[in-house]
Amino acid sequence: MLFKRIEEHLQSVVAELCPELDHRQVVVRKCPVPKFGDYQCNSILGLAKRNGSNPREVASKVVERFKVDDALCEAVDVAGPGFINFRLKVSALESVMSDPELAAHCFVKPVAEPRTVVVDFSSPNVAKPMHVGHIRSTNLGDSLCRILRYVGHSVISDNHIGDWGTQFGKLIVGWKNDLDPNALEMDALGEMERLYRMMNQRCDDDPAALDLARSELLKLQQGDEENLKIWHRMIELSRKQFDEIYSRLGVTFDETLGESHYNDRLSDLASSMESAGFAERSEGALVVFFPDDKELKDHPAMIQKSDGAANYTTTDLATLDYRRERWSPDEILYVTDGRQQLHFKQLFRAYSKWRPDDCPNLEHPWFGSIMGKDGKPFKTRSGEVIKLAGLLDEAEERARKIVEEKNPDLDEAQKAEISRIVGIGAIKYADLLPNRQSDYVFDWDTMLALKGNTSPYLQYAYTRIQGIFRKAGISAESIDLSGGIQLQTEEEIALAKHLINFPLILQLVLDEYRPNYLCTYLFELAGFLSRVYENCPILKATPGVRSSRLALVNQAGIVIRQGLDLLGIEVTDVM
RNA sequence: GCGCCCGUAGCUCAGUUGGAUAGAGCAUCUGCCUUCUAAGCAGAAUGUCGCAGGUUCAAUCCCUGCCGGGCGUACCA
Repeated sequence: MLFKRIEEHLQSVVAELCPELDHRQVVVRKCPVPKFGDYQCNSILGLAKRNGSNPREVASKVVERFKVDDALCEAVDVAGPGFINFRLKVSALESVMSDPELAAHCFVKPVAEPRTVVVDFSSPNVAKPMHVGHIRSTNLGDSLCRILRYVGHSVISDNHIGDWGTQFGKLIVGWKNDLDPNALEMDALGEMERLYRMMNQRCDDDPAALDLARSELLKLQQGDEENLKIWHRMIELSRKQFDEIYSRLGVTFDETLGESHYNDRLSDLASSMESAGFAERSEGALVVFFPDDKELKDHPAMIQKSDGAANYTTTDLATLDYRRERWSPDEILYVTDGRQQLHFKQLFRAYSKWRPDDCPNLEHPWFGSIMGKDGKPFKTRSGEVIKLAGLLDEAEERARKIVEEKNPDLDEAQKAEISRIVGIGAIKYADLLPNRQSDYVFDWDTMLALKGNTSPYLQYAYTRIQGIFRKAGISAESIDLSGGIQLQTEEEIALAKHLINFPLILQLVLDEYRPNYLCTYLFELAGFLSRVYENCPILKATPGVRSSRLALVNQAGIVIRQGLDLLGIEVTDVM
């Protein structure tokens, strides 16, 4: 990557000329305004300042030396109080663009130090349909897995299913007395949800019903055969429906283990933490205090309830320890709602007390809520949660209408396939585009719009490229770089410069676990591509120019396809 | 009460160790299809970055206070 080579060269010059400055802090970044250059460095400003020297003088000295053996930059100059601006040589750009190996991997080189990363996301609950609340975790987690893998890390995607807890007492009573086998056949999760609601209501009204539910729960926990059988059946049916959703979303997991998988670790865990001396009895419960932490000093982590039962934190600690034993990960990511921030802070702190010597890096990339147009949490008109399956259906139906309108001549199978790709892509892109920490408003019209920063726009940009190949009667795969890419116009140069920045953006995404940077990058890419498309004829160009431009737009197509793939979004050749 | 997050164009939002004239999309207005899919492109217009101080050569970004909103806050997950 050119920017990395510039940065390394610059660092070596600083190390040589100004040993008093820490050259590792010298970083090169993309220029915010193209008119100043392609890349810039403003680290000299702060470093020199802190050191008591004149930033402009230091920068000038560094630039003089930098230029001596630099092959990459057209111009390097000092601007303002000590910015250093770099403008790439077109020849350097062409040589990167024409390198088949670099191009094939979108200019991304595998990371020097691969990490093992466990990503915990999605986490639906048994006997409850997946709903809108699961899409952000699923999309964000899946995208992070894809990006981590693409840059060379070893990733374990792990779906931690909610398959244990007090709700199963009520569910088992409902299952035994009021199960509708036909409904179970048609829509298992819907039927289980109905049973749960019915029992919930009944238990609110009738203490005897609640007692019954409790006793069935106790039987389940003690290993009662019939209850276990029902419970297993509920899990099986639930997972079948989860798998249908994941298949539609194109999301896969390396491991799917329910909370119950960790049951036999829970009691040892509590006693181990208690005997180690940092968990103590308080109001009957076993808790870990964090007196030295401003945020947690009034919020101890509870690892055992006063009745001796485990809670969320207990299972999460057990799960964490299991993951450490099984995979020895360098890092574990928990992709959940922002409302669980306190819980994860407690969990992370408690675990690092328990396993101080081999605690992985624990991160909580949290996200905000999805709102309705009224600014309140996204619900149906009657106030019900919106089920994910229905949401995906509606996306495909809406996309279908647009396809019918724009391209009525396609055959039935094509229309169905395009509607699926466009509809699902629209939901995912709209979900990943905002900063993950923001709440966002769910709006069909915005996400499926044919213009603006949407996935249909990006998918369309891709089909335009494929259209050129169709018209030329050649396949994109047959394009090779043996003739090299020559960049003649401003538009082509701008596109190429943007393309080689792809790895830089992936790094940015991984630094903060924020795929929205990738969305913005792809939208900009589509803009640069459109400008080439408008201003640089390809098929009508002379043979040399034509093959160079074909290779250029093909590369743009590859990066769009790869970039969307990293967001979990598919492309199609025709729209 | 305490803690976390947010307040940026009419609307929805972005904004990379603090950095150059704060950016997109939508909506509005003006052009461009006998020319590789106009699901496109070019251009115009739009701001006390919640308010008030402070630190700095430089603050939307860091610190303090205030106003407004969301969320969390020991036996739910």
